[in-house]
Amino acid sequence: MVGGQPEWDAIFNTEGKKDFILRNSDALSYFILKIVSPLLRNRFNSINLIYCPRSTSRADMSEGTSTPEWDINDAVVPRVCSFDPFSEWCDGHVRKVYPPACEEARRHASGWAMRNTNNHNVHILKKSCLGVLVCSARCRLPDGSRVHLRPAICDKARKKQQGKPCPNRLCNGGRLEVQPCRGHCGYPVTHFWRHTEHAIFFQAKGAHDHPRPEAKGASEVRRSLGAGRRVRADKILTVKPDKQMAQKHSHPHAQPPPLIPDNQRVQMACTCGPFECSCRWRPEPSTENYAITAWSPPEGQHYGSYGAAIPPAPSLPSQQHYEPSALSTEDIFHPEEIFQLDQPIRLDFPMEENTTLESPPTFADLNNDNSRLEEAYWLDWQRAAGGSESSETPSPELFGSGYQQAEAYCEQQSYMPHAYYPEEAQYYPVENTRQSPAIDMQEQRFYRYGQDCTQNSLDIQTWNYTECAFNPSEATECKQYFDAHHQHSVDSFNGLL
DNA sequence: TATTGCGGGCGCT
DNA sequence: AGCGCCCGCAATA
Repeated sequence: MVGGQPEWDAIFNTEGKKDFILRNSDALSYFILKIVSPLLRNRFNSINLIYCPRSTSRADMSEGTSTPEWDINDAVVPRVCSFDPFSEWCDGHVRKVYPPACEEARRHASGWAMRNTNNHNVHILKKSCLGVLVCSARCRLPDGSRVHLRPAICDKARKKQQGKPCPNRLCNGGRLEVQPCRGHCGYPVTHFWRHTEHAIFFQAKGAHDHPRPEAKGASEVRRSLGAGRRVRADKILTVKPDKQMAQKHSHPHAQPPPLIPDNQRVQMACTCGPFECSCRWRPEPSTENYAITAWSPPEGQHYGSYGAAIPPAPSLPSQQHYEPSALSTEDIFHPEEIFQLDQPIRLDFPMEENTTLESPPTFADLNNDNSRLEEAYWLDWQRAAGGSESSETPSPELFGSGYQQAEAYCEQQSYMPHAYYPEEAQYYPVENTRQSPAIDMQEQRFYRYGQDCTQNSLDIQTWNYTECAFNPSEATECKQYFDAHHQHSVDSFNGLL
């Protein structure tokens, strides 16, 4: 309570027809949420508890004045006034609320390979993590990273993946195998999705104890190219994307926004440039604690220890090396390199990046364009393409206590986490968090206490849904920044376009 | 051919 | 009862 005024109002909405406005203190809000709501739930088929803080500033709310908690299994979930930007790589015990118009949320998208799990609850969609496809020999790529492919969601397809030769040309005898996810008390990390009229609730349980798989797009491209087919390089460069990919990559806002949400800007204390920052991203605790959550453990405390700063990512040779005219017109790939030949080619890879490769001899030893092309495919696929996400995966051994912290969430302590890649540290480029603006650009109306606010989703993303009256000049500046970054970091699948 | 969601069923705790 | 997991099915891309 501030000055005798309620800090927030709660509105019970029954069947969307009738609202009851309650003016509460925090203590009463907890009582309502935990005691009254379940009781009312037994009386009505649909009740939404709506929280509309007096101050709709996310910053204000994140400081914990009144942050009602919720669980995906609660009888009623709160109706919130602000939403989270979509996060493709949620890790740890995370809860988020997305706007109903968030396309990625509607698709229950995730960077992790999540498969549907029947939880016998039609109202809550549950998914469990399939882990990551790794090389049995734990080989390293020329850039020092490791093989971490995306497991197929389909059981049948995933079984076919296993046992195949490691796609790493430098690997000797390695086979692909599934590294299962054991990040939730020895069980796979689970994601829960719950749709309400006003929001899409997401909750993750467990912290992944394995690297990120390649992004979904990479495997899609491979599939669209035809997995077992020998492909001529010039064909690769002219292959047309399927409809979905075209839509995905032609969308001007399909890439993550470069802007750091307001509640994370304090982390940008480094002097690195926006694209060459070598500081390990460490999200602020409030990153996963959106406005109304006060329950969640601090993100930085539990998941933020992703290791110390690492060297900047080695860049790839520029596109000029991969022009079709420079390639042989004959089949230049070996059948066992099927993964490599299917890797997307990035034609627009930025020239300005540092070109010091961690393993220059690998390239120096290349005695023909073909092998050089293969290396480029691999690196592109792993880092620049959809794999840009996976390559940025913090490796378990770099996590320090990161993965171990997951056990803190487990009541059962009998499970001992596996040791992954224990022999030495694994190189991974910067950033482990991507927040993708998948929401349509159409205008959305967001309910606020006492008023309606209209803004497009980009602005919403940019400003973290906090302010309706954002600064127009600043927004323009940031949009320019976004556009520039988009051109820079555009997915390398565009190289196929 | 793979993805996604749904749902029946089983075993375990 | 809750959970993990297997399986099959259907719709879709």
